[in-house]
Parts: sequence; structure tokens; C-alpha cells
Amino acid sequence: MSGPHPGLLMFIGARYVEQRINDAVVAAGFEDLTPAMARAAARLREDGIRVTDIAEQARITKQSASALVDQLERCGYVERVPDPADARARLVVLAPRGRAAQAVARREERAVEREWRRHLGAERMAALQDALVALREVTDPYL
Amino acid sequence: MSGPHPGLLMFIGARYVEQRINDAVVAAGFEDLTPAMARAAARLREDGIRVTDIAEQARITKQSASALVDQLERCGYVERVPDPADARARLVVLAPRGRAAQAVARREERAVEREWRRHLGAERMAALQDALVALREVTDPYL
DNA sequence: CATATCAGTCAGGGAAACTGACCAGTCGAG
DNA sequence: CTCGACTGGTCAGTTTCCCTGACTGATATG
Repeated sequence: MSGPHPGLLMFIGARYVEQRINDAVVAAGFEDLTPAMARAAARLREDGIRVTDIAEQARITKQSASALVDQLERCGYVERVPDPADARARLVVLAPRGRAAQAVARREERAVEREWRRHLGAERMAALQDALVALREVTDPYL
Repeated sequence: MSGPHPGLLMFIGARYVEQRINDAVVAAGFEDLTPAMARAAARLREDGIRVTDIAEQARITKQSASALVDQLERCGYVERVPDPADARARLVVLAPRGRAAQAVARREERAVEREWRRHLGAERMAALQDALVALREVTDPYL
């Protein structure tokens, strides 16, 4: 019919972005940051997040999330601080090193976006963004 | 600026499709087919394919590809037959059970596409497809 | 205050990928 | 035609990532 399935095309695109960002972060000297750690770290907010929430958003068990946070903590990317609102919980917050790595990742993300825009033109890029956002209503149970 | 990065949105969409297809295949009684096996099996062609080529296309090592084909073979989805053109090689071909599973997967794939088209409208769906195909020139080294 | 719920850890296991070393068949150059 | 380089594939061993199940301690609810 109309060529490859959009799902496959999205997979290719998503893999490309992840690879680009990972390469950039590693090249910037953060060599101990694995893709899985990065995926977990991507959920971090300024005001901290609970391990359980990371797990839920990333669709992994809290044990897996906890192990990844362990690694991130050991490598100095994050810290665990007590949650003032709930004595059972602890908040995962970015440490300075994590903040630096995140800046590199965001910069690369923007670079990829610029390249795509240059390749597609502003119009088609906007159409892509629009369609993807709209699709999210169907494909993302978190929203 | 303009909401989530397209790479993330693509990831969400791709994960959704993979999940839907996997669920459908499992529901149809192919419960021993893991996502990794399915990803390898998706590369199969009517006329057979070499393990090395599966590895290259799926971007995994030939050892990993070989292990997945082992599993697929053990579960009756594929067979390995000698390659008439090269005595070193063997061709991986679909067995009847694999053909049946593939039919289910293709049907679900089309169902997802229909749902997306209904949600977006034909026009935006076409724009999405168009942009994704164009992006592939940038993101897919295989083309 | 008793019980159910929730945050998180501990222990153990399995799937899927990797590297490195290796064998056997094929191909091209001398 | 044969010898070295290349290629298809396997074997052995390891790592990463994620899972289930059982558990502790803190909080919330009746």
C-alpha cells in the first residue's frame, strides 16, 4: 500500500535520537552513563521525584527503577534526599554532575530537532509534531 | 518551546504499536513468541534470509541473531535450510506456524493504522507518513 | 489501635544483548 | 591450482536490564 508501517518508521526515528543523545553524552565525558540509566534520569524533575514514580512512568518495576537510581547515585548523577512530605519516601534529585549531563543531552536534542527541521522544512516539521502530539491521545495511557 | 521532543513522541508511538502487535499475537495463541523473537522474525522474507543479514538489519550481533533464530526454530516458527548459493550459509525461512503468526501481526498492524487514520483524519495521517518517510533519509543508515 | 496500603529493599532468576576466539567454506591473486 | 584473506556461523563466557516474590518500616483509615 503506502510503504512501511508508521510504527516502524517511528521506531527508526526514536532509535536514532536515543543513539545521538547517548553518543553526545558519552563524548562529553559521561562514559559511565548507560542508556537505561539515561532513560530513568530523563524522568527527573527540578523538585525531585520518587523512585516509584520513575518506575511507573518508565513502565518498569520499582525494583528495576531502584537499581538504576542506585547506579546513578554511585556515579554521582543524582542524590536521594528525604521527602519532607512523606517519611516513607525519598526524593531523587539531580546532583551537579547529573545537571551537567542533562544539559548536554538537551543540547543534542535541540540539535537533532534543528537538523530534522532543516531536512523537512518548517512546514512539514510542524505537521509531524502536530500529528505526533495528537496521536499521543491514543497511544499514551499517561494523558 | 513546543512541547515534548518528536523523538520521545515517536518512542511512545513505536512502543504502542509493538505492544499492540505483541498482545494480538499472544492472544491468538502464540504465547511463546517474545518481543525480541518477533523483532527478528519481522525481517524474514519469502525467499529466506541469512542469520548474518538478520543481525545486520536488526543491528544486533550475529550471535544474538543466531540465538533468536534458535528459539524461533525450537518453537516451530522458522526452519533453517541450506543455501543453494553458498555452502557455508543457511537460509532462515518461515514455517507454517510462523506464517500464521505473521498473518496475525500484519492484521493488527493494519488495524492500528486504521485507528490512527480515524483519529487524525486522512490528511494529517498522510502528512505524518510523508514526514516519517522523509526523515528516514536522515535517520536510517540503511537506505 | 488494628488493619490495609504504600515506599522501598532484598534475594534470586531469566532474557537479550555483548566480546573474543574459533571453524569451515569461498574467493581472488599470484 | 593453491594459499591467504574474507565470510557465514557457532561456542564460551559475561554484562546489562528487567522480572517475580517475599519482606520491612511508615502512613492512612476504619
